[in-house]
Amino acid sequence: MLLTFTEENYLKAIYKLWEVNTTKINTNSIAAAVATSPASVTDMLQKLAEKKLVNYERYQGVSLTSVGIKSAVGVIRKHRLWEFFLVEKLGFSWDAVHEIAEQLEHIQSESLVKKLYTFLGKPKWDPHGDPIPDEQGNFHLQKTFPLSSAGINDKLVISGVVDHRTDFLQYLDKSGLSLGKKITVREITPYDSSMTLNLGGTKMVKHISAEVAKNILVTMAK
Amino acid sequence: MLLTFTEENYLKAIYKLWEVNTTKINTNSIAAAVATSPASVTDMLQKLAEKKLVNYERYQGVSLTSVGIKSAVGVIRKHRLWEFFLVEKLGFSWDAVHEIAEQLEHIQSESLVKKLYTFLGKPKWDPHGDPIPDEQGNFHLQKTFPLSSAGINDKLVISGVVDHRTDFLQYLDKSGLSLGKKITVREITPYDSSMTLNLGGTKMVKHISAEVAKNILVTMAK
DNA sequence: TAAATATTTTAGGTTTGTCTAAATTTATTT
DNA sequence: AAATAAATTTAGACAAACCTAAAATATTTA
Repeated sequence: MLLTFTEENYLKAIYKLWEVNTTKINTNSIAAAVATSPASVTDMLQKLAEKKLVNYERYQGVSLTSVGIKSAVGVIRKHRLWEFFLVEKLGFSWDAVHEIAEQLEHIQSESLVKKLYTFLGKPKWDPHGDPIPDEQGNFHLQKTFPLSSAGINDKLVISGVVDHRTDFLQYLDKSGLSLGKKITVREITPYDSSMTLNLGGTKMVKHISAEVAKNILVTMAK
Repeated sequence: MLLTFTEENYLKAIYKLWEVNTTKINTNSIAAAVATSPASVTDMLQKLAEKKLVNYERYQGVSLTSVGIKSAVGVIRKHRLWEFFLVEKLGFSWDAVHEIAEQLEHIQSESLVKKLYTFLGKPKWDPHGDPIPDEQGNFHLQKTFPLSSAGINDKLVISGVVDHRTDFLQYLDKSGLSLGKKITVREITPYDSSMTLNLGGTKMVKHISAEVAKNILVTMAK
């Protein structure tokens, strides 16, 4: 099915809201996500419902149909593939690519996505550590958790972020806490839950607040 | 200045019409080029004139202002850079890239174009032999002429095509007459102006009609 | 459970880019 | 130079995506 730029953005927004809270999605949260008025969201939901992309009942919230999910995942896949391209091939920094990928994700061409995927080496994660679905729309799973729930002496690999904002990404970069870096938890201060880390194999020590730890995703190092 | 997708397409169309015939451009030809009605073209010309992108006087045709030219060349530059990317990096054939580049040419990001240009090695010609303007919008010139105006025993290099349609490009491919190929004119049949060519250094002989020769662009081989 | 508040929808209107039909201007023919 | 034809513009309308203000429904609180 051929969708407009705007329809794709709505589906993507609904999908992402559903990802963090698997329930019916309400109008206001969609309005916030796509930066528009609740009235406009209602308009669009009725159109999407007519196209069988969402299940919609007035006043009762909305969920994606299987077709809607497929579309949303397709857009997310393209977004992350383009982000990977921008960082790995063109040399952008990871905090500079979101805006551009927001545009590129709407380019319509199956063959383009197919060839891009191969050209990039079928990557499984984008530069922010978010999973890139495969051709069938399946995400490659990995037990990921916030650094804030790690324990003392845990050996971890930074695998993603919760907060995607530029400020935060730049702060991480400056602190040497970029994607793929190995860290070890040295100390957890009980009263404010701040953490002391060892960076990689080095003896470099880093102190971070609980707030920051909540926004860093990690996996156990092998 | 921020332009819409549609505005950019109008500017590009006007530029291309002006390229082949350096006069004021009339409404009907623009309508044909952007596949819309003359009435819609008039509407748009009035809007573009208000934004100082074209010089427009009712019933008298239009021309681009210097700002309009800059925009149009910018779009053409992006189109050709993306075509180069699609063919050289992703492995598309030269007849499959136009539609995709029509979309990619409207992505708005100066830094993206800059990095793409570098990544591709600052190419001077796209896969169809059309020149890619540099950062300043200057085209790299080369004395190019239709194969139909070549003389007997001329040693030539295929440098472009006049007709960009898929059928024609595929015919050329099948005939071994792709971009960059060296050819020598062996015979010109007087009564129908068809030509017999030698392909490259080989003894391969190719016979082409006058119509085809008119649509192949060449430069003198060194 | 009734009142107050929050959420969602409807109603009516705007802008962009399109259309068709009618009117106007320019160009060509006789 | 008048008549005809072609090109162009105006007028009025439509769809997509948005808006604000008002009405309807749902949820929370007293």
